[in-house]
Amino acid sequence: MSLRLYDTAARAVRDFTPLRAGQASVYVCGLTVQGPPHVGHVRAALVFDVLRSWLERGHDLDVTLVRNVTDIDDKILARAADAGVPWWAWAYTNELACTRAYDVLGVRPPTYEPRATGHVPDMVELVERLVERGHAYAVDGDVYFDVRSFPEYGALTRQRLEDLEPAADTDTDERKRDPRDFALWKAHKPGEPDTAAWPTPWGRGRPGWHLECSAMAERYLGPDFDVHGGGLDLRFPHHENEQAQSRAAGDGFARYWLHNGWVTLGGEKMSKSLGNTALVDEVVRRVRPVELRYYLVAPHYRSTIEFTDTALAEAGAAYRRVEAFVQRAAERVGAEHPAGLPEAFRAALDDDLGTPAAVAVVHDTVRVGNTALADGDDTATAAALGAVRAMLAVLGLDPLDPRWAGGGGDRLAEVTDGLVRLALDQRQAARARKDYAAADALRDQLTALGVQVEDTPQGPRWELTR
RNA sequence: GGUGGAGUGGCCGAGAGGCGAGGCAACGGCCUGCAAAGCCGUCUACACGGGUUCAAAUCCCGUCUCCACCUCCA
Repeated sequence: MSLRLYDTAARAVRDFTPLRAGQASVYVCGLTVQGPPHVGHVRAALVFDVLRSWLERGHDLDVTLVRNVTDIDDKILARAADAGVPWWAWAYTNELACTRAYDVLGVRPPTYEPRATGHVPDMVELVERLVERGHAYAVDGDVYFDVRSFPEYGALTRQRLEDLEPAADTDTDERKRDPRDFALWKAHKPGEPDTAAWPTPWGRGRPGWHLECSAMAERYLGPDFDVHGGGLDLRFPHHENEQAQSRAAGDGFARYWLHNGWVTLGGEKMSKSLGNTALVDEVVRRVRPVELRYYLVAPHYRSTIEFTDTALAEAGAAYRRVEAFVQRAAERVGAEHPAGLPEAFRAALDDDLGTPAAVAVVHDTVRVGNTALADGDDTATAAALGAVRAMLAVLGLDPLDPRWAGGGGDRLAEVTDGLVRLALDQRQAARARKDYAAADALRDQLTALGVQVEDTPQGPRWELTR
């Protein structure tokens, strides 16, 4: 079965056939590093982390994933100035925060993560091509894209030029040929830091809003590549303008456009300007990162999801059910039982990355495995465990993956286990002599310490309550 | 004004002409010394009003409500 993806440009699900056999090239818009990342920001990274994983594991493709960092823009300059630090220090501080957030949620690093500031020569070259071809013009050090010179403008998002609201500050901008023309390059203005300007044929200045992605995608993925992704809000103007620039310059650019939906809070898009953000750093203090990942990966990537405490708690409970099976089964039959992916799981992800149906297959398999465990059927337990772990690996949610192991304190864990076993042995002895009052008192004491006791056919086991 | 999306059972969240996604919660049962965990079962929903059809949550028309983009935004 082949992979099908919803292409925003076509407004339809299309069969995915890579440009080069056996390979896939993916460009994802990363973050403008103006502040620390919130839950909505990492959803995008997570969605494309799962897509990449599925291209690799489900379709055996060699994936090149490029995710940029926008480290120069108006907001960064403004916020750094407010904070009284150099803009480049501000950007880098936030870039590090983003990397930490990705890392804590198990997002694999992309193949490469280029920064806008490192690609000024590529951008200048691209602007020169556009000027030569008559799609851009320079005015006093600014360079604009001439939207009227490119009939395809608006194709990605079905916008008609006449229907677009001109930006408020451009009505009076007499220098533009059309109010909808957008800046490719911005001249250095008095008061802006000298470090935020680079020499060009049009004078010193800095990149416009959309140029970097076109330049970097071409450098690393070539003039034509498979998938371009990002959040819904980037469709217009960002992606529309990227496509216009690149195609006007003669490139084919992206063949499929994928856009992920929002995380909302209070019914509205999580955003800094509304003040309704949940920072990743804060959320992972309340819930385990793997549970946050489950919450973000289980719904369909194009759906809007509302961020609430109960939704997060339910996701955590659902994940713990899966995790508990994996742990019990591994204790019983060992962790390693390589297995293929269930057909229903493959079909789910092939259908526009249908993680909800895929997760349902995981739960179904867990149920089968739990029954096998209760029946003492080790063969069936091992088979279920293998399948569940294989599926969870695709989603980046395998509890036994070292990334979730929590690290450190192995010696301490051994001692703790020994101590708990000591108490459990005493409880077993009390149960054997039918002194249930003593047995329950021991269990209650353990419970009070956060140690949950479970009696299984193979004897008691324990885990920390969460 | 233009473009696009959403409204599903107590809750989260899928599906997109017939065949009860999945999870959480609740209740009943099995198991258990009692629990916990697990398993089985129960709760048969699709904003509203029309229409098409043998059959509509799904298609069509209308209405309401909400969200997003057109300005930086994952």
